[in-house]
Amino acid sequence: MDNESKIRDLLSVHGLRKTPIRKEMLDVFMNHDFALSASDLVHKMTVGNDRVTVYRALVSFEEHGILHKASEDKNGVKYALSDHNNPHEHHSDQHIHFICDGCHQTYCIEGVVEHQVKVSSDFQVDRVNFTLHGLCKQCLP
Amino acid sequence: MDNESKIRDLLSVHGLRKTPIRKEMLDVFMNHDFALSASDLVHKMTVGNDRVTVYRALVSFEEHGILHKASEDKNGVKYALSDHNNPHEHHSDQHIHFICDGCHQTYCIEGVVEHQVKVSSDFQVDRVNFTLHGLCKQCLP
DNA sequence: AAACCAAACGCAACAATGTTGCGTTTATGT
DNA sequence: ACATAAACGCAACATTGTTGCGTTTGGTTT
Ligand SMILES: [Mn+2]
Ligand SMILES: [Mn+2]
Ligand SMILES: [Zn+2]
Ligand SMILES: [Zn+2]
Repeated sequence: MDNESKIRDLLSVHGLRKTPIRKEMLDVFMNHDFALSASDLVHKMTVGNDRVTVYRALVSFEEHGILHKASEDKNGVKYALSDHNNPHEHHSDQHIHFICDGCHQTYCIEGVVEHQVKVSSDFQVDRVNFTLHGLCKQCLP
Repeated sequence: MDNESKIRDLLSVHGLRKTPIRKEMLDVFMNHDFALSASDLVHKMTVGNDRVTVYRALVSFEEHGILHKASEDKNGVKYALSDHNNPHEHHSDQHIHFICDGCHQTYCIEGVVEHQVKVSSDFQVDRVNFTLHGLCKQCLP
């Protein structure tokens, strides 16, 4: 199934309208294997001309589980397609986020990070967030 | 040794001037056991009235290793005193950052997170960033 | 095909964080 | 006391993100 059909299906399944902007947003996501920010999208898109529309679509896509936040720092949030919608298949149910020190892209990658936490009982640890850092294939020497 | 003396020493050691603003900034940090943002500081301080001065002092303190970034998200960066300067002694050489889901404060805590990373060889992992999430002592039921 | 309507869009305005330039003040060594 | 670089204060700006509101439009109903 080609991307256009996938996109139409995806929007249909979630009861979202197939507008030019939202279709192109998903198309951009499907044509990149790393996470994108709102401004990344705005710059890559040909239709639409309003940041606000993109922000609101991102929120909607995240609420519907189409996208997820892949990384977040003071420079903003980057989103990526959620597991089942990602043609790159770099996803598994528990997937990992890798931020390249070279190209500064955020990748959703397969793999596992086993960890054992030992901290003071003054803190009840409910979950552990981690991000891997290093160099991606393109940036390796 | 009281905080005032510590602060004077700290600034002296790093060749920084003992100005009212910078002394009060360090005083505020020493009187809190969680990380603070630039705007946290501005609101807690009695001297000085310019965000820019605080931002520049934070950068300077970080460059000199007096402070370190304890957490960072889309709402901004929070700083904490670095290991040897922290009167709360929650620090060890490898310390951990805990973000409370209740009070949303970031704590530098002692402890370790042992981990084994297994990912595709397309990515060279140089370091793993961890953040623990849960409830702090004050927020526990 | 026309009508309907909520979803989506576009625009203006705003808030928060952070940065830069530049002139002024002040802490500190001489 | 003087000199000077560090630090400060102010204005201006950039970026990310949000809210309100009127308009357009995709999808449905008639
Ligand atoms: Mn991901
Ligand atoms: Mn810390
Ligand atoms: Zn890279
Ligand atoms: Zn708490």
